[in-house]
Amino acid sequence: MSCAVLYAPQLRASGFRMTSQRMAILHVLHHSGTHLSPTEIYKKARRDAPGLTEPTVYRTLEFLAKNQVVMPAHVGNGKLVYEIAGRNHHHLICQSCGASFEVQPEALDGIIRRLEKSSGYRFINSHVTFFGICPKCQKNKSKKGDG
Amino acid sequence: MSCAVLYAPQLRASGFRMTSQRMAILHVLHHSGTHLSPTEIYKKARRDAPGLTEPTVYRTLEFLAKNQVVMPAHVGNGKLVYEIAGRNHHHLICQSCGASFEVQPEALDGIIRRLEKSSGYRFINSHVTFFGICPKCQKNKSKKGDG
DNA sequence: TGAGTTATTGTAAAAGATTGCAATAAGGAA
DNA sequence: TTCCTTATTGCAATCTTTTACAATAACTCA
Repeated sequence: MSCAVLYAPQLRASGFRMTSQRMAILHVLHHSGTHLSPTEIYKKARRDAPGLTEPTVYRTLEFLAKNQVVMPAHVGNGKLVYEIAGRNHHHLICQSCGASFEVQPEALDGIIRRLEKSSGYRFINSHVTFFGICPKCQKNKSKKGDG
Repeated sequence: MSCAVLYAPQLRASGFRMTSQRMAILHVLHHSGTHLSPTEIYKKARRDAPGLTEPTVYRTLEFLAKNQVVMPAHVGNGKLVYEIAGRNHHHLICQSCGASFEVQPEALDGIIRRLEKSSGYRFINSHVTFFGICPKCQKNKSKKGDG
């Protein structure tokens, strides 16, 4: 859990608190190499924080996302998953099988700069998800009732 | 409801059927200028199709999306919204207030071509959502507890 | 038009996500 | 260390979304 302590100063500086629940959740995310769903995070974090409840997990993830500690990402269906912020990248998801391809952030530099200029919006730095069909699934073409 | 009949041939050609529920849902989406949530669609469509239920709305929207009749889009929180396909565009959503800005599809042509080449994925033509802070909300900076 | 096939729906139940409110506990000050 | 303020949590209830399965009804063919 020591890893979670690293995030405490950042939160305290804004008047927030570091709790055992937040530590457990951050611990899980910190040591997972990939993105996790709220339910997955709940099940894993519960080992360290037995009293942890689902509403707390959802609220905590939203809170951490707002404070740039974790990053939410869409991976199909509109379900959100989360991972530790910092290693900034985007996703390209296969609509058919769910396979994911990492898109480097520089790939989007140009369009984001242009978007900020044309729209007046700023800080367009959040996660972007593209959907397509992966090479494998391109072979398994079917007309109806495919996954 | 006559508008919905337009979509019937497209579905029948693939062995699907046009039902009163699908007509009601398509009617709502066809005449709405913007994207709607499943719940909003349910409430509106129920006027035309009194027996309509929520599971049917979800299933129908997913079905229509798979058949390219409607387009799903993320507008924050991981919730999906839908609109009639065809007028293809992407969204830039304000993380603070939810305001949305339409992004023309050509803006993404370059990056999508490059992505298809580097990843091997294809048909990367689905909806993309960017998140940022809109001009209005840039002024209302607050440190803590902002919406 | 009428009968048969089967895609689609409604029902019921469960899983996932959200909200209000009282109780708890983190962090600052004495 | 102890007290105080209030951010945060758990509980309970609710809303949203998904799933299984039997009943229904859309479309095809005669």
